[in-house]
Amino acid sequence: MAAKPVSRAAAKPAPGREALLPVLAEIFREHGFEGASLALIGERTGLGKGSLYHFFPGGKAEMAASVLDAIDAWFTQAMFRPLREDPDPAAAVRAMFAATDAYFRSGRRVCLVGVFALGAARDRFGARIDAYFAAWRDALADALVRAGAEEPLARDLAEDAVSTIQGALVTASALQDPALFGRALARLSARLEPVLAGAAARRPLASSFQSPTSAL
Amino acid sequence: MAAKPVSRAAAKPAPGREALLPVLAEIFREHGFEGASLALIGERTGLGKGSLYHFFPGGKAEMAASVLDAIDAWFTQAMFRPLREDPDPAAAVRAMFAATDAYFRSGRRVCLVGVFALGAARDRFGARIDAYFAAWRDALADALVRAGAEEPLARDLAEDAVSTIQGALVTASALQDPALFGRALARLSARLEPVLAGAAARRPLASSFQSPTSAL
DNA sequence: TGATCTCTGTACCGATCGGTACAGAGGTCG
DNA sequence: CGACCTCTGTACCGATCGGTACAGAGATCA
Repeated sequence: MAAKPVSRAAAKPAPGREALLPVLAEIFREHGFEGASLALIGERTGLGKGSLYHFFPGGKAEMAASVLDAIDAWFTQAMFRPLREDPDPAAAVRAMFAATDAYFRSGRRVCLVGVFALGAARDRFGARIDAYFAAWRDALADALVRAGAEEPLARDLAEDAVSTIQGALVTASALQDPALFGRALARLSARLEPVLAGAAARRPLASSFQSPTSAL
Repeated sequence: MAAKPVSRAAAKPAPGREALLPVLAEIFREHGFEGASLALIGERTGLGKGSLYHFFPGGKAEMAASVLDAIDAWFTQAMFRPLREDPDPAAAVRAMFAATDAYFRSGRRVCLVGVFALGAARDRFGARIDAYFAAWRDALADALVRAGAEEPLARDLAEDAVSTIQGALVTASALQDPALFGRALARLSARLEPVLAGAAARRPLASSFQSPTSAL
């Protein structure tokens, strides 16, 4: 790994590297890990192998791992943390729906982690894939409990939610029908709403949380 | 294509070909289209390229297309047709759940069509992928209408069902938790049950339909 | 037996795969 | 200016890719 021990602090974040991640994410999303050839990556990023291997000495595997990390970081700050910490959990859940719709481009985009989960890339990135889905499910369950749901119900609804979102992405892509995603989100929202409404009945007034957008 | 015009009727079904399809299906399921190399296929089938190209002159693409056709044929006879024709639509829907659980090995198996739908293989096999999901959705909607549901509700529930099943397969695979699939099926069943129970209240007694298993 | 046909293994093809090596372009700074 | 360092393009590597060609093994049947 450390073939060339760097003299400067290893923590130095190369400037172009971060900007590369969204492009790489899009490529992996569309072609999967094995389908994303270095030729394609070079073409889409406009970079030669020299630059690519300069930023990612570990090659394709490091690119994919970095992208997964970046995605996880974005979801953590934009969704998981609010779900766990927003004083108004119901608002955080509703913001999650908005953010989810925005992130997946209303069904026109597919979930990279889901793509990896289905393919042989699961073996390589299993820990990260597992962590992503588990974090989403657990953060949502936490919010639902804070909104007043019983633990088992909250866990059930949370599992239902992440599963439903993934399924909507698969079928929307399969049927070339992005609108399907919105319909699935609406159904899911209706399933959670009773819990959220219960929370509203319990607390007087609160909060908000703007829905962020990401290029990842 | 027809480099060697066969003297005998072209419709002759080679004996070993059919037996190959389940193995090929499993390989494509686990590795996706681009991930399933001919070397791997040869190894898993125990056949050399000679035999492979004898049975599938069109190469990998023909193998995948044949597998998709076989899967569609199996689902049609085991699920879609009963959903449309069983005199007791509620029983057909319940049989569909049992067949789905059996087919996907209670969440230990992934959906080939879903795998293809997410990857770049979508472009190659788009028509077949679309047809598979649409047929499932429409057949189920038909059964629900026959069970007494209003058209819009039936269509909504049917879309919900196929989407939910796919999502459960993705997350079960991602979290390495096959039991998740069963829980998702149970939730889905509970969502459909009111319609089915309504049908039971309307008609006196009827039917059955054994849940078949498939190697595909 | 010999002709015929289905099936199979092997050798081989050009293209592409992921990855490495390296020379240097172009900037910054002493 | 020259030393240094980040970034880049290109040439090249062995391995593997999907696909083709073909000689026969083995069964069938006249």
